[in-house]
Amino acid sequence: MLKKLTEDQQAAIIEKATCEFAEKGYKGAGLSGIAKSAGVSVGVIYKYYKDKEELFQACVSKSIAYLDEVLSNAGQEGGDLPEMIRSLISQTQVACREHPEYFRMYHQITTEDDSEHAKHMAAIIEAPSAKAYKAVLKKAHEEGRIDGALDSSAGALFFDNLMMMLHYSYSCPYYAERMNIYCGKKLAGNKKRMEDQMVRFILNGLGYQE
Amino acid sequence: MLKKLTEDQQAAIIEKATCEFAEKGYKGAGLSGIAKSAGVSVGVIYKYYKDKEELFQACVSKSIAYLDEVLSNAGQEGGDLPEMIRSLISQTQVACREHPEYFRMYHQITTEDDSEHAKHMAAIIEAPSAKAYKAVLKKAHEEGRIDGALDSSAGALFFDNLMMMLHYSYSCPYYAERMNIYCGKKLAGNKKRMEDQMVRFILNGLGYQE
Amino acid sequence: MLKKLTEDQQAAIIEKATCEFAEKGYKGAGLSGIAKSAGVSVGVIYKYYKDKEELFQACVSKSIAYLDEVLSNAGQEGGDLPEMIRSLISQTQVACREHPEYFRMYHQITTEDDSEHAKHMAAIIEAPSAKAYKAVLKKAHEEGRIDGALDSSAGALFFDNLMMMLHYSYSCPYYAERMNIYCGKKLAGNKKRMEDQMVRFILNGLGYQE
Amino acid sequence: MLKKLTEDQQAAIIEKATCEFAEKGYKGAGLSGIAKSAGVSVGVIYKYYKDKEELFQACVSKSIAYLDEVLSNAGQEGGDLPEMIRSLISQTQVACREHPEYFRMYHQITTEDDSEHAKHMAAIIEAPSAKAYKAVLKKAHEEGRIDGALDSSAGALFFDNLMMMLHYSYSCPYYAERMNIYCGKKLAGNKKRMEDQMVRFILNGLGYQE
DNA sequence: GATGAATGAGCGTTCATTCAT
DNA sequence: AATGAATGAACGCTCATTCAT
Repeated sequence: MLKKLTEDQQAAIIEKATCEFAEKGYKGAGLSGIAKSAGVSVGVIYKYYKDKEELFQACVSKSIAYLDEVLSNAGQEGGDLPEMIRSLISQTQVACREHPEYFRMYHQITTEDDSEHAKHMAAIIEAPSAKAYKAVLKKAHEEGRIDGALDSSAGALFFDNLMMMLHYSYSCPYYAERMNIYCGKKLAGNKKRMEDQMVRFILNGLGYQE
Repeated sequence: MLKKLTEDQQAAIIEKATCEFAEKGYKGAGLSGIAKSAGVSVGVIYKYYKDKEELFQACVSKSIAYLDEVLSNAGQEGGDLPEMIRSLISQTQVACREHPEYFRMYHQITTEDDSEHAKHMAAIIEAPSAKAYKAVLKKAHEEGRIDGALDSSAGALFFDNLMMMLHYSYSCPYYAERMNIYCGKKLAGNKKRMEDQMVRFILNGLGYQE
Repeated sequence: MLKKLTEDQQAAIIEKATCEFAEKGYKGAGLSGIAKSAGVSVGVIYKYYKDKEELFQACVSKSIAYLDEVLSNAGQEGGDLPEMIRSLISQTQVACREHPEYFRMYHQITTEDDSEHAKHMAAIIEAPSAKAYKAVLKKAHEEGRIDGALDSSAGALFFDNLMMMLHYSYSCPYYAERMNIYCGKKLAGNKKRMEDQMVRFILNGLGYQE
Repeated sequence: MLKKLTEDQQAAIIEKATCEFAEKGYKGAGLSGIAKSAGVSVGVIYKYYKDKEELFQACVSKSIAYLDEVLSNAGQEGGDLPEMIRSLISQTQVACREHPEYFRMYHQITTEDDSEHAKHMAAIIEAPSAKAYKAVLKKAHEEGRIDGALDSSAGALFFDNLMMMLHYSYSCPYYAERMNIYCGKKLAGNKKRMEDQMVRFILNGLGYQE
């Protein structure tokens, strides 16, 4: 079995496609542009992916796998809730720098208008972290470490909301500027301080007690 | 037929275009569909707007004006911080139900990939509420009512982040499903309880003291 | 209602499309080629016809209408069977000269491989003449004017077979040459003599008695 | 010719290609499908045939050879004209059932639009049977057994026309349906009766006298 | 000015052909 | 010499934009 498309080229297809989807959305992305920037012919993409949709799904899967890895790395470091949150935030910052396109693509996905498709995507993308966050918070809840009046699933949602906005702030131009507007370049650009602030806000929000 | 477009017709263009853009995204929206549902010809749209992009921007401006109005109404009701937050949240929920298209438009804007353009949009859209929120929090900060270790501008950002995610959850299919995944339909569908939970989380987060 | 496409241009679309389908078959025909040779843009064809298939059907309908007219003109001239046959043959010769593309397209249709579609086309194209021929022959049969041992529907089929081959011989290059090979250019080119020969063969074949 | 492909494989290419061309037409047939069903690679086909067109021509030649064989077998059985005709028809029916693809290939050739090429093909394909039929009829003519007013070459053409339509009716879906439309499924499906009817029509047509 | 039919570049996709292995 | 993955021109079709009316 011979292969003229090297693994690098195959990876380039996904990478460049992800960037294109992230930049222009699903409809706006063009196969010929993707092929060109990946340095391959249009036709060969169809050897690896049935159609545009399947290529898109492959990009999504790749990015989800990456995010899952980042999240599980952060989760496995053990420690108490504050440490876990701190770890999630700092790893997120790294991930956003390494692969901003993943988060931009993710943001594009959330603009999906087809309700059924949107549900499907949400289930794939959100369910794993929802489950993890809810479990952690439920435990802390039962241990009486967080505000008893706060539903742990709502708490998980608010926590994820803040995480998600952080992702966007580090990957999407609009949200990056928004962070600048709110915090000024000095604070916004100081990742360590932003991390501290966010950890504090979240722990406060959950009513966390050591 | 030689007559000028009435103001109603002009408004209809923006209104219908906003719905189309919100529903199908920038690329997915079609000028002929917009013209048809607005009851005008395709050609006349080009008399008022240079191209699709400019029409989109006009819709964006209209949406932003609406959102500003909602927010400033909510803000002007006076009262202390908890009341203001509660008011903002509940007004937002009403607005999201009445005009989800405006919030979806806002969401569309944030996908802008061109950095300069994104900055420009962010400056226009975010600055007013950033200023307002920061002022309120700064005052509370100075009065010692909120966590002294929390930068008031970061606090304003986190607060706005949570607000924004709430908007999305009530207007975009993806985020609606996401809220279901996190909280279950029962809690997610109970707006009053979600409001309570969010107010609590935010006040906690800010370390608010009466 | 304004029209930039004149009736001539609309007719040109059908005419050139018919030629293209006749020349290259359904699959081989290209919309851009048709548009170009008709002097219109590709897009406008889709204003008049939903898709390639519908354009093709319009071409078929046009040619069937023409053939029906030719056949009914020939049929209405009255007279006995020999006269009718003679009339059909000579009118066919004229029709083949005026619109060879109709017959070539018709020949292309018969290569259709999709069984259901082929049935559909056959029903549309063949049924009218089948009915007419069978009626005439049945009457002649009942009057004892044609060979009693010959089923009138089989007789109609054989008659139509010969007619169809005559159409092809006057419109398709292959069949034209075939006629030359069989009869020589002198006889093949002498339409009057070919007509005489064919009338004689058919009347003989049916066992016609005055 | 140096070759690694076995003769079986080479034959398979032609056989499978013929089926594909017959089934889907020239444009519709796909090289990769042919290669796959013949159990060879796409590339090797281009070692034996310059391009798709040349492969098609090779299939045509093979088909023609088969048809010639069938016809000459039928012709060589000797006997008088009625027997010869009956033999040709019944052998044709068998051949059409066994290898409808050959007849469909023949039908495909006749759609050739390029005049010079069409002439060339007609000369190759039609000349032998034309010569044979004309010779037989000329003899019968001279013996006074057939209608003196009928030119024997025209008679041969009409005879071949009827034969050809019979081939089509037994191998091409369109013509099969056409026969049903004319004769009904009962008669059309009864090969023996159709044979009788056709023999009768032809002998009548030629004015044959024993 | 308002109209909407016409335009044509560009889309996703296919497949005859090539060529590195 | 055989392979089959890669190529890229060409397809049917769409839709933002133009312009004759």
